[in-house]
Amino acid sequence: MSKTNRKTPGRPRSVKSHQAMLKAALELLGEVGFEAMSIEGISTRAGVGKSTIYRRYSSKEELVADAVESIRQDLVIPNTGNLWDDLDELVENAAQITLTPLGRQTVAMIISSACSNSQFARIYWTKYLQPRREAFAVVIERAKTRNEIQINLDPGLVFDSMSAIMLYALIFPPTAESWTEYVKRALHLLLQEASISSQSE
Amino acid sequence: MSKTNRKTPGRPRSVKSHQAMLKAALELLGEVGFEAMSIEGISTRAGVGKSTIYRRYSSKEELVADAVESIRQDLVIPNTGNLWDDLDELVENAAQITLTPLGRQTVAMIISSACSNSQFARIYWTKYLQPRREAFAVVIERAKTRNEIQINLDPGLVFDSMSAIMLYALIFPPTAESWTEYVKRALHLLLQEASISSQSE
DNA sequence: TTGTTTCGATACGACACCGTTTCGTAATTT
DNA sequence: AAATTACGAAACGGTGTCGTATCGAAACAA
Repeated sequence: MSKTNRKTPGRPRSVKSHQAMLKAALELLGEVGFEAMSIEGISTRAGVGKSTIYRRYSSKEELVADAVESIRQDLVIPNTGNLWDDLDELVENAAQITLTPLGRQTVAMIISSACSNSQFARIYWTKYLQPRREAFAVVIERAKTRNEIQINLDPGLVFDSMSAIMLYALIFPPTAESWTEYVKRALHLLLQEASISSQSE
Repeated sequence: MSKTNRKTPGRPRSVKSHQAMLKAALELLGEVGFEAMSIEGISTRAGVGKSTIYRRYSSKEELVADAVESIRQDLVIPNTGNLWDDLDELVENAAQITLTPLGRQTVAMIISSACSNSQFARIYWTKYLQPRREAFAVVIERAKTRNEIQINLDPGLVFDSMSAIMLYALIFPPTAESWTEYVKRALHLLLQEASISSQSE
């Protein structure tokens, strides 16, 4: 589309510079947060000219939105044959993504801008949460066909509750146990009675 | 201690100015967020000299921490005689506090600084969440004595889950229903099977 | 009254970042 | 080769905030 197509006459835009600025933006987002980061800082760290950034993006919001959007996680739908093992995998996977400075700052940025500017929240929702919400629904449906949980359970609400407790534990880390342990315990609370025959615990 | 005690020779520090700067700080926190607000802006809005602020606080963090700490909410423990009515009251009360620009920005500030500087998170926890967590425990205990729910239910975990879904719904507002409706629905999911004899719905 | 401290106001130099522009060079098409 | 576009670097004027210092007035204790 851009490399092969012979539409543009002059020098093509550097893919390397583009990646460098996205990378620098994500790094700085994780280190200092959205408000504190500057175009100049991104430019310096990326080793690209400030004008090169301004040629592509007209604002910090645009750049950061694109940077956040650029990190696409490979989404895997666990299928161990057992609901709780599936959930364990999902929690572990979420922990790896969320329990990072970048994850924290991304969430902070979303919340901070949630009232005035919802573009970050929308991107996070559509690019990250939405696919996982659907993957979660698949896991729940499989558990239903295996007769592990009640069929009237709303997968969306359960997913939201699970995401919520993950976020909460990210902000207020549990002291007596690990993040994943805490999240799993909350998940048990959510599903313990919804499970048809509790096989353990 | 400060007014009555005849320790200080000179002019006493103005209580009025102090309250004014705290008020202005909270207003600006809600309007523009922590990073974007400045000492100069607080000084101007409060109608106090910049030096008056610097005489009391050596950084924006100190000032805002004190300001956030200064807002004490009158906490009421509902006691309607029915668990779900008690919970309704709690949710409504939380909605009034949380669904404000100040509430959002406070949370955003906490998350943003959670990794490097946890003082905001600690203040929010001890001043806001902790008392409500204990009040919630009282409500749950009463419900247990009324034989409304299982006695082995962990009130703390339920409260955390409830707070979590409130926070989540604050960031990603439900589209099909209101914030409070959504939160209550999640609360039902949490407790529906833990209730001993579901009296309705 | 005298001494001390705080008050609001204002000015200060310093610094960081803004968004734009210019420059000479590099890359690619025609 | 010529035309065109992008590159990194640097400089531009402008803005906003920083933290400090100074000022005369005000408030209080002794």
